[in-house]
Amino acid sequence: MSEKETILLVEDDKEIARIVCDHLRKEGYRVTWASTGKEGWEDFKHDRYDLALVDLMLPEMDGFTLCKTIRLESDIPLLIVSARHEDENKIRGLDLGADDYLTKPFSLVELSARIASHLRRYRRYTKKDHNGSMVNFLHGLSIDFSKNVVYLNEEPLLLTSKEEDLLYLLAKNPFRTFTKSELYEHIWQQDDMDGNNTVTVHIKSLRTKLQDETRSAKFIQTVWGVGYRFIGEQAG
Amino acid sequence: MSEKETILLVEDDKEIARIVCDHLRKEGYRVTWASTGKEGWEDFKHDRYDLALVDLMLPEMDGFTLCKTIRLESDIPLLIVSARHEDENKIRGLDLGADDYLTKPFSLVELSARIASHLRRYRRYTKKDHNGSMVNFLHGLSIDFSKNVVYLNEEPLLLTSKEEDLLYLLAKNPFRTFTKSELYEHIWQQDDMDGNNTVTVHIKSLRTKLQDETRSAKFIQTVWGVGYRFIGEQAG
DNA sequence: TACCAATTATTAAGAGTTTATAAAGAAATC
DNA sequence: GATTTCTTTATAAACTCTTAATAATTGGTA
Repeated sequence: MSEKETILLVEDDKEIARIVCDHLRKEGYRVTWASTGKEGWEDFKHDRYDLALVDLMLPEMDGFTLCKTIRLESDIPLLIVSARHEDENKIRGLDLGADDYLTKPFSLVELSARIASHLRRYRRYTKKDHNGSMVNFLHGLSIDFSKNVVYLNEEPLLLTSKEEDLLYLLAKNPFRTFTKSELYEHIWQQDDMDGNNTVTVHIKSLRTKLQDETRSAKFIQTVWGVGYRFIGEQAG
Repeated sequence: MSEKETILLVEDDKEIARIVCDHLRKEGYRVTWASTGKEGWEDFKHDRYDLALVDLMLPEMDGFTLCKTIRLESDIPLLIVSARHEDENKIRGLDLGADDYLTKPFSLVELSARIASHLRRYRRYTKKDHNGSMVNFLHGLSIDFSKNVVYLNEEPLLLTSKEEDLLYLLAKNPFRTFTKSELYEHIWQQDDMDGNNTVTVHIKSLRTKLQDETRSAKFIQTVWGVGYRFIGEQAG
């Protein structure tokens, strides 16, 4: 592993953030620090991370929401930090998709150990799918999520950023139906899409590029009265 | 998830083993208990497990060796139990391939929470539940009840919500005859369907999509004067 | 066998709603 | 400033479900 592994630290307490950052960098990781949930999400979308360390108490977007949001798009190890030990089991039960749980104060040695062991496991799992990060779907659609390239019948497809956002979110959660509001909220990061049909229009142009006929959807199915979902059979 | 998840418990202390076994079984897991490392390894080779819970201090084959041995052949979550808290970080550093570490005494609530979260992640990685819920019927009909997809000859079938409701209700109770009133009451949530033939029409359109001829029904049979039933032989 | 009444199948049309589409205007990017 | 991308708007099309009218089938009976 020549490339440094990267960690996203989301923590609003500057003092703690500085200490943790310094420590992890000394251990050889590349660390990005975000002080709010929103900032964390921006960072996450902007770069590729191997692990995220998220404080539960965050301004702007709370840790719960951030965890679930990250988990929609990624399988990286997600470590939650909280101030109260009593919450541990409750939070474990919430299915935020978190992989581990730390309570403040935690020792840096313990933090390192846990991070290392999660990264070890993550490598173990991800090494498995050998063909890199290219995922082949049916009907000639392939997506390389890490390189950000979409192929249709071996030909690279040029998508705009919103089209890409939509396709990735849907394709990373095959068969899951998203309401238009969910799509809007996740991708546009705004609360209410009261009545606008922006999502519909982008779905339309995405479908056009995918040559996906509305009447007999190969990829993006309309779930009437609800929303859309990706038919995600994986080709051999 | 119809099938129970299975846990291999390797623990030499009978008393502890009994308590843990009972608890986990109450939680709905299938549990196999092995009292020595060697026995644990035999069990492991003999059956398929979703998770292993291994005590470090074991006769015959120690926990270290067992963990590394299991890890050579499998990626299932591996939880180590040890008597001494001080060893935790040391053991994490050893790269036994363990996924978590518990020190005695541990609470059953904590144990459950950790096991559940490891199994969740394991499912996430292996995407095991991806074809786990698919039921194959005859004549090329398959239904994935959890993901809500119906396939006819490998092709996904687009059903409306009422069609889906009907098919699911019938298919989940193969060979049971439902009167039209029963169907109406169950799906439309209304008491009397006095004379309307709504159900009939929806059955008709469902049959059309299933290419199910009335005269020689492959799937939905008319029981004259009574109602309908699903012919539900399951294909291999 | 032929006929009858009851039951089910089929087809078509209409209401109400949701989604698709196209095109123009606004914003962002180059 | 030109081009691409995004959003808004208006309209068309599609969808689901229901109702209704007619056709076909069934089981029994003469």
